[in-house]
Amino acid sequence: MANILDVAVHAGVSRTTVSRVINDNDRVDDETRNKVLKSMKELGYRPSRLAQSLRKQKTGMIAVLVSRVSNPVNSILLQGIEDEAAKHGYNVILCNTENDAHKELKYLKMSQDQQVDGIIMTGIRNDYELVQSFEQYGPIVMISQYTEHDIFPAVTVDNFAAAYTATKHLVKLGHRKIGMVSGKRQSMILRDREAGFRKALSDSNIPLIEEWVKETTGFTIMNGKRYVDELFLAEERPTAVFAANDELAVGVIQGVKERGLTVPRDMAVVGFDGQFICTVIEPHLTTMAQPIEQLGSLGMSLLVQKLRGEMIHTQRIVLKTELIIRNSCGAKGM
Amino acid sequence: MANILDVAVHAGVSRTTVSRVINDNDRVDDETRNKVLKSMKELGYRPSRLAQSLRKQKTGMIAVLVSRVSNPVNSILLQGIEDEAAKHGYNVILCNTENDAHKELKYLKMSQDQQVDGIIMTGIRNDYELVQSFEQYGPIVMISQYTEHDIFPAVTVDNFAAAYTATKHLVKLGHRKIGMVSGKRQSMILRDREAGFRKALSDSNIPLIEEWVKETTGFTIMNGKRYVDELFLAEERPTAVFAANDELAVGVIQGVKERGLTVPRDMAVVGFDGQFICTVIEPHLTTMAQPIEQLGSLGMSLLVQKLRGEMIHTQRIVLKTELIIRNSCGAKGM
DNA sequence: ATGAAAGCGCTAACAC
DNA sequence: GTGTTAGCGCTTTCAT
Repeated sequence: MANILDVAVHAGVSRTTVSRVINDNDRVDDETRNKVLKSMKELGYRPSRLAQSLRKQKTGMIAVLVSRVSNPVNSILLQGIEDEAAKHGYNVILCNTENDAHKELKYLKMSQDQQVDGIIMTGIRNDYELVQSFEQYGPIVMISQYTEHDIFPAVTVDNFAAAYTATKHLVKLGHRKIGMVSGKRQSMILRDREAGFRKALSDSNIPLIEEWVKETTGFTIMNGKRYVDELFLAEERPTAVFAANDELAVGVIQGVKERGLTVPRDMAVVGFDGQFICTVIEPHLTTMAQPIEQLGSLGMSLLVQKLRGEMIHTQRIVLKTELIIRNSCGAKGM
Repeated sequence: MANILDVAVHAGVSRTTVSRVINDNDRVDDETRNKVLKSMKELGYRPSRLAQSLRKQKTGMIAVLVSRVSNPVNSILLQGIEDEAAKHGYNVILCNTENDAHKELKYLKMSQDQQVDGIIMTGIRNDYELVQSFEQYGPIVMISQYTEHDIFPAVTVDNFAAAYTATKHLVKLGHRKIGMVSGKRQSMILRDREAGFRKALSDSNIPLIEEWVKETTGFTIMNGKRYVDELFLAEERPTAVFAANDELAVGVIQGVKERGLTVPRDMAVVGFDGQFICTVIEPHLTTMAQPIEQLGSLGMSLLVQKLRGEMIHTQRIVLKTELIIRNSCGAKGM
């Protein structure tokens, strides 16, 4: 591969001039420029981004940490992120943390070693004290999740309000025995969703039965089913369930159906996220939809702003959620 | 940030020695090594991968080109790829080509500029002549897809045989009016699937009705529904459909159900891929499952081999598919 | 408008 | 076993 010196010699100018042509922010005589351009073309020259990066101390790389890409929500988030990154000339390094604190740290250090220009995190598994120093690894923006005291700028939805509304929907339909199935409680947004759920019940003077409120190991259909299994161990069951995510909701529906019962008649279910799975399950899932791809693209553009050194006035950008009413609660159009 | 010279000075040795400690493949006196290690720790030194890359002409980066990450199959592929990459110390750059020839080329050039160590492609949109010179951008391995004349080593399944088996399954159930809905025909594996489908019919002396064999713009539920719409325009319809992918199959099922008809009674459906969506749709989808995550990890390890300069004896690694019989064909256990 | 020279941070010959 | 030196390919003062 031809390098900048080859081009310079070929065009009969100095490397500096060639560099000026490449970066074209400096004044170069039109004639010289054309000469250089011609040489570059003839030699098939392409500047080494490695060398540029080393010199400029900018790589044009963004590390994106997700639990697993294969998680549907994460993959959509990533879609939004990569699209937006490409628009600004950034490349995305994919990092699967597997929700593991060590891997999270490993990728953070890699980001520093690699001198990525920025880091996007979609969750955090390390402890608060450690997290406070995370920006030593690079400028960070959070998407979907956020931290206590808003250590990093974040793009999220109002999970409390969304959960509140979703739960209220069940209340309005007349339910007074309502349960909730969630993922790992340690994440801020799941705490918010649970808090919203609890507030909606107390505001409605509905007693909260702790046995009906369960944490699970994660957002899977299987965990939704298991929740139903546990529910059926007891004498009394809720007539409605708020699931903290669509997959859990699907699991609940399947669990109920497997017992020969009917959704929503025997059990109403409302989900969270609004992915495509909602209209595959029967009955179609009523859900609190969040604009996932937009969370990704907006988060990325927030990071771009930050990298440009523009003041970030917003510590948190909150996007709108929307309750999409389908058939899993028995309330078409209400 | 401390650099290698800082460490050298601090430890009272030369940069070379520090470098030797970092890469520890060279003999260094134990005492010296400890001195250096101590200095590194005290200064919080981490070697710049940028500088290392420039010097070694190796970046430890792999570019992965997919149409869109948000496509479920792609995201699982990527999961397998990134996992395996991490095991070998490689990082993955995510590239969404949107099935666009220009973007494909853009990312390929970026790969070259960035001096990635290798490239994984999961599809190709450019013309054969151009593709032949693609390795100028870096060492390439293909996953899932492959090219004519096997230009690049590839990890795939036998799509012809798989489609043949899937179709034969419908035949064995007594169907003689069978249609097929596919994605873009330009891809090799879709051609194979269609060829397998056609062969299965002709081997069974079943007439092929061209009106029932349709190409669509891509693997979406909507396109599956549209296929059913077209089917219902005609007097006569197939009693069974082979869908080239699970999403299309789900669309077909939904389309049939929306007309008040029943799957599998009025229309049997078999899919392809074997993702989780199969057990969400009602009835559960009989499908030709391929080991998607394994395709990814195996493809990545093939690339690693290639980068190590090991002879690649296999031009194509073919993984097993498996027909998973559920309820969309009315043949539990047959 | 152009060039000379220094240097980003590291590794690899080669010498001792 | 350790150090000297050159150089990976580029950008950026500072001159002219």
